[in-house]
Amino acid sequence: MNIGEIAKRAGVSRSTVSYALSGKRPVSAATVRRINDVIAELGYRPNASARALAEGRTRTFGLVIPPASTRLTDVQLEFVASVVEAAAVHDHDVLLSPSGGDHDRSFERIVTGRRVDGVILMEILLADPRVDRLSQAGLPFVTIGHVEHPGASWWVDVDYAGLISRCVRHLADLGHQHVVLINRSDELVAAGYGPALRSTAGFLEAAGQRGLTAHNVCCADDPAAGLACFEQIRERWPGVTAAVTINEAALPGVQRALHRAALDVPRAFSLTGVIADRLAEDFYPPLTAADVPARQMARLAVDLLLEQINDPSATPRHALLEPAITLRSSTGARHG
Amino acid sequence: MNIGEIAKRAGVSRSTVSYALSGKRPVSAATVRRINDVIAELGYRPNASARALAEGRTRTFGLVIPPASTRLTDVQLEFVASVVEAAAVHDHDVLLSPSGGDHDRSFERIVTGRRVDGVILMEILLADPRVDRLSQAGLPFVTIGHVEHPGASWWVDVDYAGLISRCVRHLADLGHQHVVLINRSDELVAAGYGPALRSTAGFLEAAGQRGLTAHNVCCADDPAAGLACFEQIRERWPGVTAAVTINEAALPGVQRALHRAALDVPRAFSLTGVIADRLAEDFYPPLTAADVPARQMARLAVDLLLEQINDPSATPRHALLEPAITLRSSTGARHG
DNA sequence: TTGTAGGCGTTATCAG
DNA sequence: CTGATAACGCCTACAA
Repeated sequence: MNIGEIAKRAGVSRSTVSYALSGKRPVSAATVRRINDVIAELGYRPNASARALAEGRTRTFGLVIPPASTRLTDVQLEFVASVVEAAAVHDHDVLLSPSGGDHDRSFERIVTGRRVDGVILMEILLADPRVDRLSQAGLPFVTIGHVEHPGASWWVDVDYAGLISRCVRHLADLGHQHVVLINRSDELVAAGYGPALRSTAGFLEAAGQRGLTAHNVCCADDPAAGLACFEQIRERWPGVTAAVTINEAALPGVQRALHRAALDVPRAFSLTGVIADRLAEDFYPPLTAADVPARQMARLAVDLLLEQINDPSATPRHALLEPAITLRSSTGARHG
Repeated sequence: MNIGEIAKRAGVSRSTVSYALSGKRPVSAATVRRINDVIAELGYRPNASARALAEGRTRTFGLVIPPASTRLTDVQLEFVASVVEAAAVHDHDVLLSPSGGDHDRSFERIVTGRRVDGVILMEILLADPRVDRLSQAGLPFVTIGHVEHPGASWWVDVDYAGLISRCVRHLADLGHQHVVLINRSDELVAAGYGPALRSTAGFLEAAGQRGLTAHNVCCADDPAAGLACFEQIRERWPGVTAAVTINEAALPGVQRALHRAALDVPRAFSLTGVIADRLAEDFYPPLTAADVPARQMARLAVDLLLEQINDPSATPRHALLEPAITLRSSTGARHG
């Protein structure tokens, strides 16, 4: 079932059918009706590959996600779903590529096979080979997170440094003097993972300004590590009365540790950080936190990508989001 | 950069380049070398759309996931990642389509635009319009889960009825006499969601055989509902000493309810069910449960799909997996 | 072992 | 307003 068949049955030329469909040149109302009738009857839909070949665009985005071995966090997951949704709004499809390094086959297929019009890159590192690969290939792309020296590039990110600073100041205002940052894993920090490093910077800076005693602790991305990490913190620094975190995956373990130590939150201990709202709300008690606006970021990323695709010479834009900190019930005045 | 350019620089015809790449006809070693050198130098990769158009196959699968509004569970997520990974092994890409009903645009684009060679359909209902749509379109597909009367179709599923039965018998062996099934949401049951219905059937049957008092309770897919649900159960049926569940999303709430009621697991209460292994292990205490083998299911689904694509007249096959129940620490003899 | 040429299904240019 | 016709880049008979 191709456009020629439709043309034949409607008694017009193929180009007329094409134009009737795209509206790129006027077609008489009567002809359009006839064509539409035939199309409806035969259930015709243009062949995407042929169209892509002729148009030079695939109407498809590539979305590079962390490899399957890495457990996706809640925000990441929501982000993926939201990207697909946002793309669908613009009648675009999304091709998934789970890849870490740049020698990945599926990544290469996407970059170089002209299967996509642009790429959204999740979870980038401060120095990321994939970013270089993409700019070298001349393929439009938007990163979630930004490299160390973004220069002129397209990205959307959350201001981890700023948000963590605000969390610390919030705790300082409540009288806390000894605080800790439960960070992402050692490996991520070593690899140069922006959010982890920027959170550390914001944490130490704000703590310094307010004269707090502060410790930055890395914690693997799973509940067991969260539990162990929290217990170590309590042991090493018994005076700590509040924690800030960006490690969502560790939260269930932190919850268990709090229970086990019979620490009442927020009376005996305060907890806050940058956390997906759903997780913040599922915590007990609900966490005062900066909710990562995953849906909004996804929409923004798609918009930026489309802008770039439609006008390759456009000046690169970016967005550094600083969502509000939602006050819930996990932070309170220091009593310890 | 196209095949013609390579041919020119290598001093051969385009077909020779094509054959050198595909290996579908012998090419002299010297020529192959020359061609490969040029390709390496220019970084050429064939245009996927052109190839798809010529070959009549896209080397791409469609993966239909629940819409973004529905929160993806842990198993579902792992499944998505695993499908992409399994597809990559066969040099295939995966196009995502988040859709519930069958009037979905992205679903239609995939089905009818010949963008994919086949489709993997997650989370199907006992009577699912998308299944009809796909078979009508003549597009190869594999469902995760099976419709009410699968007849001759391709699917892979977990034997929920059998597994839940085994859980119940396990509890009966431990002396429990009053058990409850914490099921998925009302809406899913009403919509005809197979796992929920089959779990109910297996639960009631096994309970009947062993003469247990049994209740089937629906619970929305989130922690808050899990908490409320568990407390209602305790209130309505104080004699219940054990629960079986397939509702992963509700688990954190159940955990909280257990804590709140100061119920020691497994001394005072036993809990088991069909649960992703990671979640089972993150529970406190770790759950005795039938681990859903998401990775294996993904690999199987991809294999079945490829088999079907490569031989459209192949006899439909399916796989009903019955993973072992892993004994962890959440079930014990009844003391209540 | 290699080259020529037609076709895959669209879009877009150029005439009418 | 509408029809021919040439791309788009690759694959694959058919010839040599």
